[in-house]
Amino acid sequence: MKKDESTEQKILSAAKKVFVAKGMAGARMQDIADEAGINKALLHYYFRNKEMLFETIFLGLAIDFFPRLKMIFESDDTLFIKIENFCATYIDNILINPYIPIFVLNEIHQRPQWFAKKVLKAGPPNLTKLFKQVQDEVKAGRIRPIHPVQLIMNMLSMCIFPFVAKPMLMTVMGVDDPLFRSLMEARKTEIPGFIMNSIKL
Amino acid sequence: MKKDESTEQKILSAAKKVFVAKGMAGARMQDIADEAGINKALLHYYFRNKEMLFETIFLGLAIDFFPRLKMIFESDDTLFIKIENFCATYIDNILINPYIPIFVLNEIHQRPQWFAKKVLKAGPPNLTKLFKQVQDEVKAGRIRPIHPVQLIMNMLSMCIFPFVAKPMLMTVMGVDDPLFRSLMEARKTEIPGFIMNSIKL
DNA sequence: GTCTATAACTCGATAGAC
DNA sequence: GTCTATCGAGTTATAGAC
Repeated sequence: MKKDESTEQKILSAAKKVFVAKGMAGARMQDIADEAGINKALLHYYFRNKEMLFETIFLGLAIDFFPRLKMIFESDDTLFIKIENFCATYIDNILINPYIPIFVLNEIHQRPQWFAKKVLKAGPPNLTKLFKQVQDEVKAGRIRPIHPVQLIMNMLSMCIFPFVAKPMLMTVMGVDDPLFRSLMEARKTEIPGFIMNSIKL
Repeated sequence: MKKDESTEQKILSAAKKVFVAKGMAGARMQDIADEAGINKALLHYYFRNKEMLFETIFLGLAIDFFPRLKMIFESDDTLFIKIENFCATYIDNILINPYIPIFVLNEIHQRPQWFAKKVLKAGPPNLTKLFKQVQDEVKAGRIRPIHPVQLIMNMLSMCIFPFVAKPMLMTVMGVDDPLFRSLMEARKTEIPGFIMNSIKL
């Protein structure tokens, strides 16, 4: 009675591709069926409706990352090591599929309450320890005074935003695909350097 | 034979609100009609179809900003003054309507070619001078060596990303609306300071 | 499990009265 | 200019054969 792994997997890959490209509202079940090389009826056989298929894909993308983030942020490493690890890990992972951030953030924007409920159930990374580390470094006089939320926002911004704005940056700044890739590769160390130069005393 | 300004204005306000909240694919003409207090037929009387209404709103939002950016980036101010001006002006303007960035960036993601064509026609801000200024500061030994695109990306990231990710940050970082606002107010000077601390020699 | 056919519904757009 | 009524295309979802 076990479902055909291979068909289910084809559907999941196709759905991921189509949802990430067009978003929940813009995606069509027909697009997903075509991409998977099957018909619409079979989609509904594996996933009762569009909403359930979307939730599977979205939660996979949005929450898959949590364990990695917990590993990094809840570890006993120093603040600087955590910053280095996050930037390198995040950029490396997103370079494989650069449009995930704009998809995820746009869907969260569409249904913030729904997202909050799902996230809490999944056990999101706890940033308390990281914030405390920033405060301790400030108190010890090893870095300049800065609000922990501002510092973490800066790090997240510099890592994630270039992907979110990729098409705009390419148009406005005249950046092409290979250059974008190499700029992002460089940012894996550029960003930690930029941050440390700014805050170290 | 002049159209009723007041009705057209009501439609534009309603369309802006609905499109920014739901995006082109998620917005319904019925939603916009309801929001404007009229019926669908009248929408089509003023704007032949959904696409034309969308273009009016989108280009207004995406391109209205160009003159301000040109003023800032193409002026004769120093690099630091330009950074200060951009951060303060951008954050002040977006705080009024914080979901514009996610809307605009998501629509660009949906139709990058269309956007590129429209943008070129509108005469986007020219960043050549700004990039040259960065290079000159580096050569003069007044700031650390940094690729101009990386520096400008950092600035744009730190200013824009918090708005794009507002619902996610509020959930994951436990930030509420008044705190978000005050953090963003602080960033108007926090970001230029963060950047200068990082690059000045 | 997979398909064809189609029901049920949503939504953009138009016709036509006032 | 504004409305009611409705059409017709496109979409999700289901029925039923194989």
